[in-house]
Amino acid sequence: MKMSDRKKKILQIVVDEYINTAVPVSSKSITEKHLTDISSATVRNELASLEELGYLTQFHTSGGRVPSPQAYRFYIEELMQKGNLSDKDLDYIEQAFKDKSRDVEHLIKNVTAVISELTDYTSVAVTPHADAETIRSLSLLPCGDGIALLVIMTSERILRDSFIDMPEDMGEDDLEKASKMISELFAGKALSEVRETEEQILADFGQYREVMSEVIEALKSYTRPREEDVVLSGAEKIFNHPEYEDIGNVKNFLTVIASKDKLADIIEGENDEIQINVKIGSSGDKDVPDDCSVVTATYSAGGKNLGTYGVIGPIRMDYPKVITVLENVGKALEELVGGRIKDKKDDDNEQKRR
Amino acid sequence: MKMSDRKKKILQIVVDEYINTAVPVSSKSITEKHLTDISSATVRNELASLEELGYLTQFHTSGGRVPSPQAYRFYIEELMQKGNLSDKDLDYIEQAFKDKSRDVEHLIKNVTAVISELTDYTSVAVTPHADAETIRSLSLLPCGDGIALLVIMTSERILRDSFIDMPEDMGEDDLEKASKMISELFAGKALSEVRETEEQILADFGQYREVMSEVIEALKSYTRPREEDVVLSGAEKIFNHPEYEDIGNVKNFLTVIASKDKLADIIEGENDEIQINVKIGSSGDKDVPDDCSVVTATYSAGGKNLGTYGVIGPIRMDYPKVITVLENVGKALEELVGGRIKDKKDDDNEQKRR
DNA sequence: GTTAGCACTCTCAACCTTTAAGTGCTAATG
DNA sequence: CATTAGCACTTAAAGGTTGAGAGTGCTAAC
Repeated sequence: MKMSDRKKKILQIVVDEYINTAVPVSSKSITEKHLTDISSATVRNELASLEELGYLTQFHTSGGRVPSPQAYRFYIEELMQKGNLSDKDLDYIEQAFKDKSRDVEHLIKNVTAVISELTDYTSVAVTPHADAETIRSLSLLPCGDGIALLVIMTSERILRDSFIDMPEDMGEDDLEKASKMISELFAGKALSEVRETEEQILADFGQYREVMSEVIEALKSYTRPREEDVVLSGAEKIFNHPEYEDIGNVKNFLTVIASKDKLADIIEGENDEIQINVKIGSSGDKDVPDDCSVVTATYSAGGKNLGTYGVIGPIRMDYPKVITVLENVGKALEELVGGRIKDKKDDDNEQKRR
Repeated sequence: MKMSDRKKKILQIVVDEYINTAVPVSSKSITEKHLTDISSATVRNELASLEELGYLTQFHTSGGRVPSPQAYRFYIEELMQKGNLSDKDLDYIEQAFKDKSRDVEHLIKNVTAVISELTDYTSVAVTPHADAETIRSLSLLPCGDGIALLVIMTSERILRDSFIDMPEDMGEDDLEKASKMISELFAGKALSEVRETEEQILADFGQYREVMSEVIEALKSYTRPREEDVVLSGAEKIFNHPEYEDIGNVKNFLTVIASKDKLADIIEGENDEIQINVKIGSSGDKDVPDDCSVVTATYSAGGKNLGTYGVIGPIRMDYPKVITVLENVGKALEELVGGRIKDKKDDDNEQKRR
């Protein structure tokens, strides 16, 4: 059986309608609101046929129809009409990103907050872990009590501190010396290489073996997503959607949300090539709950990968809205980061002119 | 009316029973399980009297009795019998704290995870913010792109990095110079003093005014609890308690939990003097939801304030268990931190002997 | 002061009934 | 031959009824 234009039109109406109302769509409502020129019986025939094709299901015979995951996928690919954001929403994005660029963590938190607010879904982000970055330098800063702070500078950014236990006989001078040695040793290496050269380094470095081992552990910990790389906003938004009036669903959802590890797995995907990625239901046999959809976008701006941001929510998700928001946030990010870099360059020029 | 010993005994039974079963307690069940030597009618009289005193309430005439917040308070003060943790639980604590002491953040996360696991309630912690600590030194580490990392060492610990925008004409040498100047300027000051001397410092420091202003902003941000100072574990545990079979309650709870600011307010209390603090219902007209209790303990070990840890859950909370767990975790923490310091000293001695 | 006994109240679950919504099918129509 | 009107059929949801069970409050007796 082929998909006639009319079938597509009807399918689109059903999905649109269901997304907006959360109520199974009946033939009558379609003819009343949208296709006033044909009769409900005709629509019924089409609906039955769409059901046979796997696009629609019904919970019970007198319950109207509901789109299947397959229908959502088709809808996103071919039927969906992307809207524009209202001026209010655009303003909101602009305001939110103004002056709040203090550091990466705040930016990320801010981005998820904005996404969550505008879409009304729970927003998650995972920042790129440093795996592929190369080490520029390492510093061990003394901080008393036999503890030093390890600061790692990579090609892309500064990685957050880890604390390292020092042997007590190591004075500040020793520390500085060790710091320089370590830095030289690792400079230019990718973080992902650390694991492989571990044995050799430890062997070569008998003197500071203990410290070295701790440094290596710390470096290794950056090659997988860490808890602080996963950010969540608007967990409470799920209560705004009727599918989560059932306590069981909420529990399910929250249990997933509560584990940052799982979240990282869900959000980090095969998003290397495509800009926006939609996972519907248990499509990608991941840890995504059966009754959830995940829409993510991977952003990069000014040559930097800024991470993957997205939304997790019920399958009956407002895909047009979500995708539009993600796109616009992406643009705003690009402007922010790109713009900043451009500003800097302008400054340079100006200073040179003086 | 006075509280006879029998009344106290009966009240204790009611609270114990209700904590364990979540079912309103009837006179019959009391005489059957606990006070087999008196009749249910006698107990009924006592129950009626306890109700008059404000310790018990009933939802409807034939529904058995339920303790009031006042009853819980009295129970905790006078009636509760603290148990001991099982060997299994003690083992669990010991194992959990082994080798996981990498840094403060991990420790805190770990502590809340343990508390949540053992009590079966949601656990929260807030680390002391640096308000009262004095600054030991400040360092600005260059990290390219006109950005520097601010590392603050206080009397107690190292504060996490903030990124600071640098004027582009500032080379690494300038940065180092500025870093030293700033460090000298602030050394010995309490973080809480920064706010007051702000004007003067900015005036004195015309040359690096912009940078200085950013440094001051960063320092100021540590005088109030920051998001990363609030840690949460086991949010999903609430589903294990029957009061949260109602979606409305869950929503309420989660909305509070979702806001780290609110959480900080709730957890940070007037815990300066007392070790363990119990807030029941809307007792302390804080943001604590009416139907919640919060039990917190403030820990310090080895002279360091390690923060406030606790549990948030339904009013019908297993207070004996929770309090016992908090106490034992406190001991374990003390051993861990105290022990570490002691180890260090032993090391010193040994090294001197050599 | 304590207790047995009983009437009273209230919830809860099971069951039934009604209503409204929506479909599937059939036969008629252009 | 696609479309449609018409109607029987199915089902969920809402409301009402009933009976069982649990627990109390009260009274009178001990």
